[in-house]
Amino acid sequence: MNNNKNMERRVRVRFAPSPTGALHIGGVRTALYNYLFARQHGGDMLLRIEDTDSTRFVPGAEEYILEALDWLGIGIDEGLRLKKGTKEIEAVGSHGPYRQSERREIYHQYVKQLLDSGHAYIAFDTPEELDAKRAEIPNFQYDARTRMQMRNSLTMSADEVQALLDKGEKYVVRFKVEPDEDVHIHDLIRGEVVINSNILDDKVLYKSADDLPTYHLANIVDDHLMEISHVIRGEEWLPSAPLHVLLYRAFGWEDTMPQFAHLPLLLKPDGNGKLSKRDGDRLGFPVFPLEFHNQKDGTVSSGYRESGYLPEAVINFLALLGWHGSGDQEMYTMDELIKDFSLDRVSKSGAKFDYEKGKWFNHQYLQLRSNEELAEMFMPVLEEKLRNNEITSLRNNEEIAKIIGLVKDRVNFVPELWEQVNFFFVAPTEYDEKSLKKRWKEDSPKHMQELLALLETVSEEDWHKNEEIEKCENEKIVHWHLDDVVMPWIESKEYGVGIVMNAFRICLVGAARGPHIWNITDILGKEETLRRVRTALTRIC
RNA sequence: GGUGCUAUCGUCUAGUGGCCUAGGACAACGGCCUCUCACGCCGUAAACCCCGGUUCGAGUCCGGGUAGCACUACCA
Repeated sequence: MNNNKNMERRVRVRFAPSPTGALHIGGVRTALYNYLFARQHGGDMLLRIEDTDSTRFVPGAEEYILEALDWLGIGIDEGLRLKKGTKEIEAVGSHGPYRQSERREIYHQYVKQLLDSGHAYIAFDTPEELDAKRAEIPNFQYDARTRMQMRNSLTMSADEVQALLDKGEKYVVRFKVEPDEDVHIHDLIRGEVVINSNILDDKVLYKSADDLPTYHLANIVDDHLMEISHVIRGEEWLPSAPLHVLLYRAFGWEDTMPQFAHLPLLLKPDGNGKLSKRDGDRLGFPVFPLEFHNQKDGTVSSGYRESGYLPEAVINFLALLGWHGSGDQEMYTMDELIKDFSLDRVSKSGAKFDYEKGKWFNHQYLQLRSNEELAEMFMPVLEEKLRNNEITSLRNNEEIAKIIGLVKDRVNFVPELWEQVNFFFVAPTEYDEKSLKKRWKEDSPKHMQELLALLETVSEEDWHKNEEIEKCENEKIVHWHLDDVVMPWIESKEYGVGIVMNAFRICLVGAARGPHIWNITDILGKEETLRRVRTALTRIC
């Protein structure tokens, strides 16, 4: 009926969080899908703050939300956003203000319109009275069947109502839902959904206590005024969608009503139910994009950014939780997502949060970053770790990048790099028992003595000498001069390469792990290498 | 309780009536590579919730069960 109209409309979507704390990862995904949809259609992505519950406001939450989206590269075209390269909030666009708490005057007008047209009424029932009713009547619902038993402008005379208003009595405005009407919603993901208006209650649209509307009213008024074409939000909103349709109708805006798409929920990795902050704490992974210090309750929540996640990994991971591309592709850049995204490829069922796959994505994207970039990211971790250690050698950025290049393929996160590289910075003070048991043989001290003598003879220049050889197609292998020194000796003595090299490795690393041995000696240098062997000789056995 | 949504390997999912002896990815397991630990590569195992119906033919359509989830506030 109004499909043609909607087709021609400019695509305008919004992400409309409420500033009640850190932005949940599910909310991030909703924002992402909105963003992808807007970009793909050359439309606008708006950000509006839904702060109509003055009691739940948390200071800093708004800044947090904007910073999180900024970190992830989810750009905002209109509404509230961070000024480029700063943490300063700016409002852009001609449909403002974009905070609902700043739109009071606007809502007054529309509340009045509904009141005047008979679609809404004033109710004076106190919370206590409502509780009493709920206790009295099982499954009490404020609706066509019960509203005539309540204290409202439908049951009182105009004079009575006016008198209470004049007295400053607290009141709310309720939407008058007509009973027994089938409301049809065409959901872009789920298709036709029909809900009977009997199950809807007379929702509160406005409360005089804080002179603010509730979500439902503000949402419809704002989406209309801001010319939103598509509402893409979580599945938890599906049950109230018919109420929203009824509101559009009551206002006479049905022709330009946005199209709805209700996204599947993000579920706990184990068991059932919505993913919550508790699950993250319990299972040891973040549920929020950035670390958040809640000023209201003093809690600190961990974030993906602080845990070492790369934003592109978080985006890729989230995109695939509830959506699947047209092919078998798993790795997507933001641009590729924009190209391939489609609401009809969004799944209908909830997605369990698969944290393991998130790690894998981060591993993949970590490999794509340059050693220099990783070195820079790793620096703070390194400084922190070295603070409490006796420093054997401080190294420059170039060298750190080189070290990282040797080990990056074995980590998922930047902070994990430390476990892989610590021995480059700090000489081993103890030797891993398991490694010793397996790799340190009776003859090892003798082998190490001989090796020491042999390595003494190598010049400082030859120590670092190596050349790249083409092994086969595209596969290069590095050949080290030290190999030519050590291998003939092992062979001539018939010692066994594994026995000697592993013992050597334990001396340098403290355990049977790490990159290729000549890479280690190269970075450690002759002097330090020999020192570590001597130290090991005095400490082991 | 009521209403709605959903239902393919352990997990994310492909599948829009014959291309399905059900495909990919993560995780698991095994092997290869190797001086070690990893990475990587190769391989193995692993699923259509149940019952009816429609049809020559159903994972795919319909009905009924069952289960899970969401909603059911002067929260969003």
